[in-house]
Amino acid sequence: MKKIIVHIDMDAFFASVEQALNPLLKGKPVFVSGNTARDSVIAACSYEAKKYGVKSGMSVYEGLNLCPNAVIVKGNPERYIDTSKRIFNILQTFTEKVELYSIDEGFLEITLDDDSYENLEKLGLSIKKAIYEETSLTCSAGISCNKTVAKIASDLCKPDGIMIVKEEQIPEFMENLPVEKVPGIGPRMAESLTLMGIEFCGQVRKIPVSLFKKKFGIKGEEIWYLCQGFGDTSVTVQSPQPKSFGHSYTLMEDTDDIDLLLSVLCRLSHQVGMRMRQEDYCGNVIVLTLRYSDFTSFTKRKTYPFWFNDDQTIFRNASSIMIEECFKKIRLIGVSVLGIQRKYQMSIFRNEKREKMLKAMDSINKIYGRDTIFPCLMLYEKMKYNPVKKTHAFMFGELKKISTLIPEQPV
DNA sequence: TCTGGGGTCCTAGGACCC
DNA sequence: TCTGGGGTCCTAGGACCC
Repeated sequence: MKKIIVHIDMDAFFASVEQALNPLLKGKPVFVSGNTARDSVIAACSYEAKKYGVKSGMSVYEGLNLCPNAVIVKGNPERYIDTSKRIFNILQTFTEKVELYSIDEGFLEITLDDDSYENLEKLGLSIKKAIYEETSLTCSAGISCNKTVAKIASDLCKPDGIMIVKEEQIPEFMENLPVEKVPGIGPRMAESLTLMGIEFCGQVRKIPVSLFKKKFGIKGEEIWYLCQGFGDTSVTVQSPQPKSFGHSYTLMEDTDDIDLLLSVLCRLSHQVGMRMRQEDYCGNVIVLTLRYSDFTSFTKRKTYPFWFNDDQTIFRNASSIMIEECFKKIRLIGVSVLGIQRKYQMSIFRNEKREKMLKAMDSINKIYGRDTIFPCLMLYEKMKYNPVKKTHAFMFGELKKISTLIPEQPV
């Protein structure tokens, strides 16, 4: 019996879903842009676009310079989540041990009697076939004895490929592998390694691990082993407890309009609170992130002696931090809650009236759709960018004097 | 018309306690 | 008066991943 790890990685996932749904997009370079105010970044692009050197994460502007005839499609997150669920259901027909690594990636742990190359290939092809039959989407499969090598392998055989690296082949496989192909080595680390004259994983082996540890700390030791093709062999079936809940937003344009900034912060706090309540978590740390027009960023965090998951506590405390830091035009606002615990395990900050109100609000939004009812401070943003839409609001205070609502005393 | 949004993990410095 | 050191928690920032 031999335990093997299969890494399945969907090919250009968001773009492929769009192409599968819309025949007019097939065979064309497609950019899927985020669902954001400034549609400025490519969240995913089709292989036809990749040929021109376009990559996800690139600005649309840069992408269009490389590939002027690309079709830009606005992302449909619900559609991708739904497709992802269907894919993972298929994976679960092959083994109970499936780790959902991201929306378009997963690890499978499978134990086989016969781990011959032919048998592994047969397994990989049957997974690929099952996914294609259900979704019309292609994926790449990397098969090895640990997650790191399986993941590198699936990346190398993209798109629509299959690559098997048996345990005894790992040293040879890693020898001439560029270091930046190793998950965990990002642009910064790759640059540091280049400065040391290291381009390939094989070169790392010749350097004592102690030197790596001295130079880069724990991370250095870790990447030394990763470059030898060592890696995690355990597939985690249960998704771990979240460590944080956060939302951020890049504004339509940089602004110092405090009413707008507060309105956006209120919306973000509302989104964070709603998700925490939905999943039954609370937290006791608030982190506010601001990015200014010059792209410098700033984060400030505060720990509280009580736990919470209500919009108002998040908003009031985050806004009291924000007001002190609004001295130049702001590009992005973000708010996160950390110190996450299961709600029932904590003595949560209690305010019966507020709890009832939130419960009612969450139920209404669940039944009648998102944002049927929301804190009235959010109206300012909504009215500014979508003045026609009819809205209902509940009152945190008076709408017309938003900036005077900032807490005299944070809760 | 440069540079999204959701996360996790690590580090280094400071406060504070014993 | 000055001075040690270990442990823990908090904070800000950065690297990395998808």
